[in-house]
Amino acid sequence: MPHLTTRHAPRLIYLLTTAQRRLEAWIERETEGMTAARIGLLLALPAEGGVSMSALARALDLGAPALTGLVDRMSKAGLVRRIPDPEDGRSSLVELLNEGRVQRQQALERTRRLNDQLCEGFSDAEIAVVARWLDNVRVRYGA
Amino acid sequence: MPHLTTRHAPRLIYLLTTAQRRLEAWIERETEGMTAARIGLLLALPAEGGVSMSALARALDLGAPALTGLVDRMSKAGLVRRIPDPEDGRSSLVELLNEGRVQRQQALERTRRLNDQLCEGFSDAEIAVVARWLDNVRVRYGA
DNA sequence: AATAATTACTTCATATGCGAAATAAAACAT
DNA sequence: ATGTTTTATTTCGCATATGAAGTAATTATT
Repeated sequence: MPHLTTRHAPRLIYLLTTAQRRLEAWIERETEGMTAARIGLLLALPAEGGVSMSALARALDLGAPALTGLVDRMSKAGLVRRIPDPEDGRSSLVELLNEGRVQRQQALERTRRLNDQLCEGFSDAEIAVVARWLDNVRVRYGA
Repeated sequence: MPHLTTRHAPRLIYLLTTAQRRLEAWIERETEGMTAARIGLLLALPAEGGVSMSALARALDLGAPALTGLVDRMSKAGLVRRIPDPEDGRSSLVELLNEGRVQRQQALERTRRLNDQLCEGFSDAEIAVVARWLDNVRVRYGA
């Protein structure tokens, strides 16, 4: 069996991919009807007022088409709605509906808990290394 | 703006998700026609001989439907083919075609380089922490 | 040997994401 | 003011993944 690694390095690509996929699937199994992407959008929205699609795409690190689809699905689910941007005719703003506000609150708590869980078994210094590594990948391989 | 973290912990869920997505997209931009998933399958196959779908699914940490689709697409692309398993009528084996062998060799080299790149700027001890954290997520949130 | 349970895949419906191209409104330049 | 360029968003085609349900072949049970 050929080695995929050099310098005794672990298979980071595999580990990164599978960790992400499993965590996302776990979130969706746990939450019954909610998904990681939807939670991301709920948490990126303020309780009151709207945010433009482009600002959301930037905040969530998504391309414009991905956001269009996500907002479409969440609108159909009654969590958010689009309103026209009074300042700019090209832009639309996304805002929470009541059901979205309820879900947002739950998501906020669950997300805090999950994030803490992800630190368990690791020192603050170790978590800082993990965060630095992930951010490095993000920046280095960003579009 | 509400805080999403406790104990000064970075937003690990966001970092994990975006790092994975950007790395995957980068691989696909770099390779012209190849994708991260296809590379994974190519590297999971031996130069000669077949491997069962279930063994591949295990090796790649994919569900059976995902593998079915991946092998379908790669068969259509002329990289691999299915052959019936002589030992078990339910099972089929996947094996490389010539074009797949060529691609596999390139993928092997590129993957080694990328994996090394992912270590740059981090000590071996730090990479070990990252690997342990990722594997921990994998195991803890596995199905 | 006949039935039941398990295992290996596939099919289907759905969510998520990307890149390329289309559309429409705003900003800029001449 | 008018033509050009940029920006905001959507649409389209495709790849990838999940879970649920279906099919076929093997194994286990009685």
